[in-house]
Amino acid sequence: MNREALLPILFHLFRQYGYDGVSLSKIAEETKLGKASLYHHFPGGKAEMMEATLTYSQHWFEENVLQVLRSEEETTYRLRQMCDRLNDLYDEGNQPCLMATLTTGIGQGVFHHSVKARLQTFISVLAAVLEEHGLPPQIAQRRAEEALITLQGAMNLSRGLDDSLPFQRAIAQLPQKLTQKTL
Amino acid sequence: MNREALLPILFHLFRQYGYDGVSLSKIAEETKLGKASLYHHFPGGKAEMMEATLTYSQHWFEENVLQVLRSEEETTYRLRQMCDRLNDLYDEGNQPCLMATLTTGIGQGVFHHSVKARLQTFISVLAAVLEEHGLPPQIAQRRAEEALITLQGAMNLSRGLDDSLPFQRAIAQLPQKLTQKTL
DNA sequence: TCTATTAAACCGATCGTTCGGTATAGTGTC
DNA sequence: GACACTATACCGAACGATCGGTTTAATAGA
Repeated sequence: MNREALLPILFHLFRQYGYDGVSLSKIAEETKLGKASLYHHFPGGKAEMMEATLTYSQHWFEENVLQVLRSEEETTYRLRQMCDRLNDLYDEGNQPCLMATLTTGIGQGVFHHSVKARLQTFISVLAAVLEEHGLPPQIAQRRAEEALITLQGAMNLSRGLDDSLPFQRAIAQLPQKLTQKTL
Repeated sequence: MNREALLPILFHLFRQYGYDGVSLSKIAEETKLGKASLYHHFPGGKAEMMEATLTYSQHWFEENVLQVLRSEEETTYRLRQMCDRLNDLYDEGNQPCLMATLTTGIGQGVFHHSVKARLQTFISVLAAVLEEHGLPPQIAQRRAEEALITLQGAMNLSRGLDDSLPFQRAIAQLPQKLTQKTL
């Protein structure tokens, strides 16, 4: 078990329970490692585990979602690809968003800067695609924000209702909803 | 300081930090009461405080939002009223939703039943209004769900961006968005 | 030898909770 | 008015348990 293999487990725990909701005992239990072993891989302790999880999530998002949006493919294809990646990331609505989890509960202020930066990046990259698709800059910006709103909201509702259908419907309609000319 | 006066403070704390995110010390500090005094008003301890907060929130929602939706006014007027109440409840997007907070973090399973029931009630009551407005039952149901998605998502985005504008835009567009014939 | 791993113990802090007791305001009785 | 009684509100102090974090001593494999 190396540091790399621990990251998906940490990611799963932190996105599910938040920073303060995850104890070292829980991590040790989930990774099947002793607490001392965790300190071997993360000498900085829990804070370093969270930091590593944040950059791990960052890289995944960069290499899967953003890279697709910045590719040279057809804009509608890129948007559908994005939805596919997001569908994987959130496990069809069964897994929460790390950014959302970190903005609720106690942590809030600590990770706020990272969360804000990533949201803004996502919005601007998505808006650029919509502009390229032919939408006016202002509309593109609004649509991109609405996409995040729909994704986050659908995740919330699916979790609250314990039914992944709302999320699946939302993500299925998203590409068409983003690119439609009328409103 | 009686039990009734404590509820708004408890509501503010629990919706902000979640059940496990609020400590008795924090409550004592915020209410300016000793921890032992809190047990005088809530012999059942923290669990009873949460329970009381839940019913307090329930009653507020019932008497403000649901009562308006069930009134005899014009449907469009009712919807605008609902948005006004929700705007108050969420303080223009600056305060989180208790139901959303309780479905994230550690608690999750404990309050899941209460959350699910309240979401379903809200959706069905809202859908009834939309039906009365002239929408087909299936469309009305979907629209009601989309309203919750937009509200929850806009709150998430506003908190993540530390900017209440997305929520304010969302709630301002909501009545028109709910009742529009085309999609 | 170097790396990865472990159990076990310990630290100071905080958790929710409980105990014993005080302060105040009202109530009835003489 | 003076007294005893009760109910309510309150709090300092401590409880046992657990927290995140750290250290030690030791084991196993390459």
